[in-house]
Amino acid sequence: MARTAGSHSQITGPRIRDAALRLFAEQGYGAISMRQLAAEVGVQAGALYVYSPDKQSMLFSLMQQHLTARQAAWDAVPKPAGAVAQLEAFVKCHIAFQIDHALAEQLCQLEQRSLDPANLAAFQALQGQYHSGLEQILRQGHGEKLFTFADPQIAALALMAMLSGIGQWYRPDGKLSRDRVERIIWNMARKAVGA
Amino acid sequence: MARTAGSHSQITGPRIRDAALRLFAEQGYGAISMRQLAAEVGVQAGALYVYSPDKQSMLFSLMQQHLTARQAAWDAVPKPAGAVAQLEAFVKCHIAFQIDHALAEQLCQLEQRSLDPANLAAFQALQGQYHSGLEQILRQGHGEKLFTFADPQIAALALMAMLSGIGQWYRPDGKLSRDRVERIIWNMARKAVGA
DNA sequence: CCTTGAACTGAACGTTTGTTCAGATAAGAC
DNA sequence: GTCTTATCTGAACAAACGTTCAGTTCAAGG
Repeated sequence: MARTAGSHSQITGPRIRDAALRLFAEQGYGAISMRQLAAEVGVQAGALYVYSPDKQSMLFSLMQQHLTARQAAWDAVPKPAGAVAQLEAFVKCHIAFQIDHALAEQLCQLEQRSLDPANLAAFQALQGQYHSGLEQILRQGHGEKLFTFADPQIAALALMAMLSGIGQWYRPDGKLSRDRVERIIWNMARKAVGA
Repeated sequence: MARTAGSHSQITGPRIRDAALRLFAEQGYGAISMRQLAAEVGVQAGALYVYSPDKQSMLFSLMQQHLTARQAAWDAVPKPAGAVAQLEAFVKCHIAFQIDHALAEQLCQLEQRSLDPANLAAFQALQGQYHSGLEQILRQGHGEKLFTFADPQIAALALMAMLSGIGQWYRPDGKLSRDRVERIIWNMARKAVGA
């Protein structure tokens, strides 16, 4: 046997990506073997190397693509006037993306340490760019006395932790809608920064 | 060669625990082999099995001991009157413990998925106990109209995320003292719940 | 219909994995 | 000084790991 019936790179490729994202996020990069991943797709381990040079590249590609898409999503949001409105836009944008791409977010949170040094540096650059977007808003509002926290940097870190923690407990099949979570958390975040 | 000079279970045992905690927390359970762990302690891999029946038991023991100690630390705190004061006590107790046992906290956050089903259940029971301590306080304050959030359960989850996120960015050799972090974060937490 | 190249198999590679164990050595009791 | 027991070594085990590759089969363009 060799090439299977109906096989096509435009089908198999995304299927591998999806399976890798799910398995890596749920069980961990180190806990998933290439053979397990291949079996999930219904293919032999060797076939994975048609689509990716190695396992590490697969992980990094998934993480990089997610951070890039997240940044693009935020960049595409029209920025309202005023730090408070901008913070609201950021929080809601982040929550929406967090919920819609829960697996990728979890992957980015849990598997940083599985990245090669070079890949980790690239990852952190992207993460830093996104993070400084939030910090910028907080710094501006802090200068205008709209917020009451002591340190914009700490506030940004604390806020990000609260927002990114959502993926740990939110379940789409639960009793809370996405909109409701957005409103509840935004309310807490707004009060936390004193606005 | 066999038993080495000066060898003693009261020395080797803790050294293995310390090394396992550090390596598992920093690199991940799956990424650390028994040989690497043994080398860190300066011993052969076989010697590890004098102190632990297997690798999984080592992980669970570390996590269980940490959660138990954390619960004991909170139980030992004298509970002040009033939900707000109790929340302050909880937040500060948690932050202190989080900072003083950063590696173990990180382990408990990142390696839940490396636990066997049976061990995971035991872990979640301990975690749930601690968590419901916080939820209880929030529920009480919510009943007394001291807090303004919509849902005590969501508030508890959001708060815990903010608190546990500290370990991701706090560095003891940084410019922030433990006390200052406690005060800054408590201030944000207090405002977040509307108190 | 034939040809070409993309897609995939199946077996193999050298390492590394967690774990076991007989044997060797030091520590501590008497 | 002798004996016992706790402590650790060093080698071995089967299984699993990531990765490679020659060969086989399907899809599609001419």
